Amino acid sequence: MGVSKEQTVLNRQAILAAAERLFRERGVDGVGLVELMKEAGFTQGGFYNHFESKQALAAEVVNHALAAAGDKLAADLGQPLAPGQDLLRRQLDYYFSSAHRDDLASGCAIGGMAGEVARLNADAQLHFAQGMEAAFSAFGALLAASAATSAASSAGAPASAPNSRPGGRARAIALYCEMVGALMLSRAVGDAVPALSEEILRAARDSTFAALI
Amino acid sequence: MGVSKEQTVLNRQAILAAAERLFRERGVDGVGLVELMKEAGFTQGGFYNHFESKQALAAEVVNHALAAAGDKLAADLGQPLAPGQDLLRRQLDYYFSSAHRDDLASGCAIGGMAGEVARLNADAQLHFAQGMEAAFSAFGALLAASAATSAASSAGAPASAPNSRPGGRARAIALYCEMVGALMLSRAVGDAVPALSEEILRAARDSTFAALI
DNA sequence: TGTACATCAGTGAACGCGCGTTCACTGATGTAC
DNA sequence: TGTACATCAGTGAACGCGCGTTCACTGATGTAC
Repeated sequence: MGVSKEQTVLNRQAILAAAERLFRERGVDGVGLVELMKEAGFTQGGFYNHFESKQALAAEVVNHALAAAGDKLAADLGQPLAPGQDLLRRQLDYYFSSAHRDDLASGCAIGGMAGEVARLNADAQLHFAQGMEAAFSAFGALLAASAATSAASSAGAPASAPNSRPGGRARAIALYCEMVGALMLSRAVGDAVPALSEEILRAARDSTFAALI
Repeated sequence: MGVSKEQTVLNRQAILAAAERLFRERGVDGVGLVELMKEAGFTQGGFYNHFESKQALAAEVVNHALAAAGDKLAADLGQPLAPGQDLLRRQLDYYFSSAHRDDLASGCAIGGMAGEVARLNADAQLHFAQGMEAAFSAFGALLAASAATSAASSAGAPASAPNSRPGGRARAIALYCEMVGALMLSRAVGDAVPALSEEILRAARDSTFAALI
């Protein structure tokens, strides 16, 4: 058809975006390239002008999704907080919400892709690992900032209260595991047993908030 | 071929067992019925003598795997503990081990199937939910038993220490989320980034054990 | 600036293949008498 | 207990279909002069 270089880049991004949405909703094996390309606005033949194979696309989708999530969180962290706002608790409220559970296409990329990535190629796993590293750092920073705020507002409590938070990174990882597990278990039964799905989110949310005190 | 009724039942179980192994290793969409039946020791045509469809088999696999796991845990709980043994800590040690992470085919059925079940039919989700209910009960009982043991051995600490354990079920759910999340995230990068995979298991293990004190 | 032409993204038909499922057939099982 | 026959689990070829991938072709883009 003849397409400008700028348009080519945009078209590639459109394919990536459609793939991310469809792969997250139905799994990599659950979506064919004909449907995928149609969803992006093209016919199937053009796919191989942009990607070497479906596997390669899947790896790029993981890379793109996790990088985007990291950028977004970093931007949120960079913003000065309005007084009275608590970024950590706001993020957690969203994470454990049914809206997030039902938003397969664009919720947390780590929770949304953890089940798939174990079966994707090494490239995809590497991108996923890099995304996790970024998430653990950002989440650790969020925890530290929140702890500093709490400490400042409370009456000079000692920095290391008994039974309180261990090293930032390990703590961030453990909490993230709880968040991801709750998201995946609530999604596993979200359609058929909504009451249990909600209970899981609530229990994990309460436990996480209690751990912040 | 002509097959006795007893053998028919055994053959059906063989198909279920092969399906559970293969589905957990590669996903329902990642395994064809020809390979599946061959793995069970048969040719493809016989499949429909036992199951209505591949979807129906997947639902039965979920049912069978979770019921089996529940039975096993119940049996473990029923056994009187030898003195000095701590069933809870032993189970947790296994759960967060790399052996368990690498045993896709027969580890924790809830963690191993959570990613798939969200995309299976309502029947599968119902079975999965029932399995989770059983797991939460059993795990809650384990937590309670462990707490009683600890309390008995410590110097008459009050039953509800500040910041201590909330309601058994909610606590069991929250801890289970952390376990499942750690298992899935460690599996997601187990092949490509083993160091991170191990770190996730260690962080979640330490956090879980710390929460038991 | 205008013209000639190479590039290459997009099209859509076609490739072979493996998928889930169906079917006619086989023959030991297990029941009726 | 022995014989005749219906049942039905297992076989393996065949069905249509959608899959990932390839390919010859189109024509606007963008470069060379």
